[in-house]
Amino acid sequence: MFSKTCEYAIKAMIYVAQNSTGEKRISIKEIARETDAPEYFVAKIMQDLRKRKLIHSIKGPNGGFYLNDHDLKSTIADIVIAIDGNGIYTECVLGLKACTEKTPCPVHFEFVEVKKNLIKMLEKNTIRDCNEKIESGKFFLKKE
Amino acid sequence: MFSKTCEYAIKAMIYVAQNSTGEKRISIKEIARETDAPEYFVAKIMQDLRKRKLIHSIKGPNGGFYLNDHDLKSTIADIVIAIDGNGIYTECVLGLKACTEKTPCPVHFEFVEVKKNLIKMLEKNTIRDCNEKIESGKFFLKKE
DNA sequence: TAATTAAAGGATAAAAAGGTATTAATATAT
DNA sequence: ATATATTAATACCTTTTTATCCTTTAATTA
Repeated sequence: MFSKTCEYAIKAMIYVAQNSTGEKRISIKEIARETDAPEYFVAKIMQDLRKRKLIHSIKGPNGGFYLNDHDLKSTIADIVIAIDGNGIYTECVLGLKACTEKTPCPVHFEFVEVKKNLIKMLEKNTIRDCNEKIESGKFFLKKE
Repeated sequence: MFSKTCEYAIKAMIYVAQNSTGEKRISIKEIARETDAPEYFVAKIMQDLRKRKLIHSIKGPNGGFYLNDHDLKSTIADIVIAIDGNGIYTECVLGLKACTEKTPCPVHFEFVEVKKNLIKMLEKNTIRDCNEKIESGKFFLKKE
């Protein structure tokens, strides 16, 4: 569904949100370890997220990544778009450029429904929401 | 959503179904041209589909690909599984192996609903269905 | 049976995604 | 000021996906 890069990004965002309370910031090492992702690869992804202003960081001792209040309002859709692009919004399942409401592919309308639900879910869930769910103890970000 | 290979495979299956009426079989060249896919790549994909018994072929002059009555009953899900595997059925959006009903990730239940709809659509639509839709003149497999 | 046609199969190459290592820059504590 | 911890930036490597080419095999037909 999403790229590996995108999966790592979402998990990293949620993990940081959950653990960087107050003054505490989260290191790449910790993110990688706790989200079960390759360290150096995560480092690269975090830079990307930072450039796109989805997350913030501070260098040096006690540095690391954190989310400010605004960042916590990012939705999963925001992350997916930042990493994988907006294909979910625009592309036909069969990859047909000419597939539209007027000239639909055989599965166009059914697929539009599926995508609508998917997008709704992606846009509804903010990082803060995920955070709260995990804090409730009923949801997890477990690796294995 | 699906791999390029898978998109080509679905388009090829539908195109052959639609055009190999009676004794007529469809060549790789024609499939590639009409579905806007790279010829030699399509050739590989067709071999794959054939090995998995989703399509049939005959060599030599007037040879090519065709679908028998049974083949026409293949669903889009069958093609997706043959080419991309059954990840749609089994994998968590965040790639978490431990994500289950008992230990769900923050978006598990919402995503299960989305996947259920997607799978329903994939399993409902047979190649014959797609074929009939296109013949009705209201649906298309247009390239551009 | 020779010539022709079309798929099958194997080998390779180009591009994209995924992953690693190294060095530079920066902030903090002492 | 200096040592140190930590991200930033960059360059490189590996694997997977996508795409191409060439040779072989099978079927048809003249």
